[in-house]
Amino acid sequence: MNSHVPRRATLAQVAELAGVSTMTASYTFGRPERVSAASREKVLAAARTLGFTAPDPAARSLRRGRAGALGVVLGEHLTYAFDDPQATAFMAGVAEVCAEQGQAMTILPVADATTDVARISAAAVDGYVLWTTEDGAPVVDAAIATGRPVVVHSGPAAAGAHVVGIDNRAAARAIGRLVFAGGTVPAVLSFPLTAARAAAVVAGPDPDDATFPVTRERLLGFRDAADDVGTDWADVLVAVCSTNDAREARAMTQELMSRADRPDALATMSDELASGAFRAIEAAGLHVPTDVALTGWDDAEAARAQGITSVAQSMREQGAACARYALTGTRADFTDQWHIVERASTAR
Amino acid sequence: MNSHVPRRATLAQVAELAGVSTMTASYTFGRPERVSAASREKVLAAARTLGFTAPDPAARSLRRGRAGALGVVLGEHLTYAFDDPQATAFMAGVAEVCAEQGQAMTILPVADATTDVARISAAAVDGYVLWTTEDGAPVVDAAIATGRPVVVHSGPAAAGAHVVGIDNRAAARAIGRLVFAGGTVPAVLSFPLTAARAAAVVAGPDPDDATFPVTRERLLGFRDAADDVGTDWADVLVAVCSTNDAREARAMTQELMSRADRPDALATMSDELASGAFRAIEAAGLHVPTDVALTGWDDAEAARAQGITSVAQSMREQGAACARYALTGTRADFTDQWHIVERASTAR
DNA sequence: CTGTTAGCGCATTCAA
DNA sequence: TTGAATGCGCTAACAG
Repeated sequence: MNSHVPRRATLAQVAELAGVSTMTASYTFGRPERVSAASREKVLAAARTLGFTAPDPAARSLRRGRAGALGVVLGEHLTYAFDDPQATAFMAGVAEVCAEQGQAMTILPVADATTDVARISAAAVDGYVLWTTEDGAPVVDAAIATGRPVVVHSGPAAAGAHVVGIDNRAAARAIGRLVFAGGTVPAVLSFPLTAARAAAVVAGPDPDDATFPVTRERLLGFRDAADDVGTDWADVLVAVCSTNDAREARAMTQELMSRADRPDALATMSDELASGAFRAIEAAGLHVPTDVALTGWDDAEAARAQGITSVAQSMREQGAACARYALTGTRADFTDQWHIVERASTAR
Repeated sequence: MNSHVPRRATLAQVAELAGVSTMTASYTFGRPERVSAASREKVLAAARTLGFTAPDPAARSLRRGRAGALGVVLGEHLTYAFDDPQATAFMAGVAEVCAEQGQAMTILPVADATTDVARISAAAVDGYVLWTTEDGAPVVDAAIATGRPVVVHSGPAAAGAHVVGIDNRAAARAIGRLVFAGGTVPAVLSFPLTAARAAAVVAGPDPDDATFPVTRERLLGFRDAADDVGTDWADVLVAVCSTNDAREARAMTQELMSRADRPDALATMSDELASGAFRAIEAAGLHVPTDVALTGWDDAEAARAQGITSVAQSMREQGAACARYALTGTRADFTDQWHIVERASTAR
């Protein structure tokens, strides 16, 4: 059976046509400085006539024992990964370091729980960077089990994996204090607690019910902040959104604003959520910050444009750090790499 | 020299421990249904004790002749790729199909022109999808030269590559007509013409000076539209932005609005650009659409929020179609897959 | 600077 | 259902 795809030429064929040994041909592509100009020309000419562009990557990987690629595991459905500006900033940082190190970047989308583990294990990569994972996600263990370096962004902590991220609890406590001081009825607009992504408004939820480490840590920090300002966490309304989406945030905030016990200080977990909240507050005929104090998170363009106080951190740098660690073992500590940018939304 | 990284177990070692042949172990992972339950159990138990998670991907690729991955070439610096919502929507579509087909998605960032071609050629992928490429970009030829399937999004056309995208010229003509009819002094806010990304305001540039196919086609369409409304293209101001960025668009538009021959009908190449233009127009004390008619492109959230007329197309679907073509050969025609969404920004 | 040898780990082919 | 033999294409290690 003749395949219509022409079989690619091999290095051995190129060498034969060039009248040199296979190794000379190999060196021509892999370590050109070790080959005389004359041989190199002969080899390249032969390669050109045979349509040989580069040594077969699979054979090269097998022989060298390295894949030449870093795997990025998007721990959840793609919609949430590519739609989220923070996630894309993170990936841009990873990509930057990969390019700089001459490595490819392999996206390993998590799709079907029954096959994800196998796909992670079988990936042709030299290390893994994991984004947005739930506690106990099987993909984390699958990555660790391969024996290759694993970096997890913002938890969960796991033996055998390096964690990169800021101290979300401390940052949440700091910004929570700031916003809660601007009112008397604090509330929180939250990311989903679990991968089930249930949306709801609840009073004083147990932060430990959140299986997303980022959500949990920030809830813990907001609870700390409530304590700091003398409010009982049990009285604090937490509106949980199913996604990091301004529209949903707007709807949830609308609900909060129409309650008898209307909050007047709203801490949110992202600038997208804050942006939606801002619009809902104005739409309700209320004003930020006089009627409702408001904060976001990430110091994104939306926060700047709308004058929303936010937590600044660089996802791009964190992505780069994750990649650098996985590829070269270089450590970087981001624990304290955040600060609060105060804007009009929390002005007294 | 002992590496601290433990050598991974091989299939042969697993087989030996399980007391079966290597092939039985191989089948257990590759085609489990062909192995008796008893053997399978023995093999899996042995694998577990040896920490063997999956057959070596490089060896498997070499033997099978397939990499199991699709390459996505981001034709330009990463900043522009991951910062652009359209690009990320496109990648989400590619990723979706890769996940569905059980393939990995390898991002091949273009970084250093001297090594890009080699990286493209040497990538362990079964096909290529190219995004945002300039005419004559060497990476296109490099991808084609590998003999693997190549799909280019929105041009440039090249022998051996399949092109996916809408008819940008026709769409530009249609929306250009609409916006230009809303005034008497038309102007255009454009993407960069070439990879040099020079920013400038020029009157009636030759569309063929643009080496980015998307830019060129849209300029051609806007020129058609100018003809349609009886305006000499040579009199049409084109403000060229260096990136697809609202801030830069705002500054460029501010410049346009302060001219004696102030435009009153502005066609832009994206909703980001339109969004920046909108703010500049309002900041100049003018009003959309009464003082200046305005259009965007892509029907993104920004256009919806600000009521900007736009060209709707699905980048996600186009990304999915590109991946599907490269992976399975399935064709899809997007030529006419666009429509105009009219909003207040072009209301008479 | 160039060549020889050897084998990376696996799955196809064929036989039992 | 299982197994033996073979070689995918390449490059490390070592001569010469």
